[in-house]
Amino acid sequence: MISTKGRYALRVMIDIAENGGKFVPLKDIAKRQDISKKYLEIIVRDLVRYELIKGSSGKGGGYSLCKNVEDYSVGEIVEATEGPIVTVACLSENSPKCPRSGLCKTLPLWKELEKTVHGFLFSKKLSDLI
Amino acid sequence: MISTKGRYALRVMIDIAENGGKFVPLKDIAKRQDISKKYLEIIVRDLVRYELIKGSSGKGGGYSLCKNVEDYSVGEIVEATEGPIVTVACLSENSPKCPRSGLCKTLPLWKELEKTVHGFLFSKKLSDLI
DNA sequence: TCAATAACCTACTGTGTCAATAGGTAATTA
DNA sequence: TAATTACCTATTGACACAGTAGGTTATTGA
Repeated sequence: MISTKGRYALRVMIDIAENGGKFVPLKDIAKRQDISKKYLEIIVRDLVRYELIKGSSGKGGGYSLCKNVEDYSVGEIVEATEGPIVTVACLSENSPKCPRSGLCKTLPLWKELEKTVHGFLFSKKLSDLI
Repeated sequence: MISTKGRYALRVMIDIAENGGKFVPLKDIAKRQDISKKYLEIIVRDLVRYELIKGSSGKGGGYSLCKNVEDYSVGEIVEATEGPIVTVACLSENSPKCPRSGLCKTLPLWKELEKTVHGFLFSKKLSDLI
């Protein structure tokens, strides 16, 4: 399940993309998207950390993209804010390795599901949404 | 994200399918699958409610399947225990309808993701896992 | 130069779900 | 009739989600 963080992050990226090559202030994004500016700060911080956008302080500042819109996948935007997209806990990196993984009859199914979801989200580009 | 309920439910169904046409006691399933019997009771109750399995009390009792293994989809087993599989909250039935749904640029994407996941889970059959 | 603007930072909190556990009652059969 | 098994209600600790609160630092236009 994709949470608000990932969904809002995507809307922020679209908003920045659609509002010119200049720096876009978070205040404006928050107003247009009707999302609390305070909450967006958390999301935007993650996007900066992963170098998907860059910020500029002071008057005339704001956020702008680092790449062309066709070079962002939906998957990387979501993962920047939510962490790795995982469909079942036993396939998560930081979960203790399941002792039954060798004989588990359901594991291949979950791996295939994960592959399907990843394939979908990483093939979709930001440019597909504008 | 598929939780333990859905995953355990699938393992229970496989276990019943693999252990004959007779009633399979939950105690045995719990031991074989190495899952708390108490917790499995909750899961099994949901499977009974949705008529995926039926129970028989008393000595010689247990649970058995209601259909042929090829007639169970993974999706219906998961949904019986976890409720509807939803990838984003705004597509959920019991969430208040989003006022931006008309103009939201991300909604079609999430609908497509949902369709992809559903397509995968409902096309996979219990018989594919045995 | 200074005041306005905007990003950036740390901490906190209520709500809800997940993953179980606990302690029973009812039904069926050897 | 005693053992076995399903069936039922309630509770709980841990954790993540979604958001709030209150600041500090950096930059720029007047």
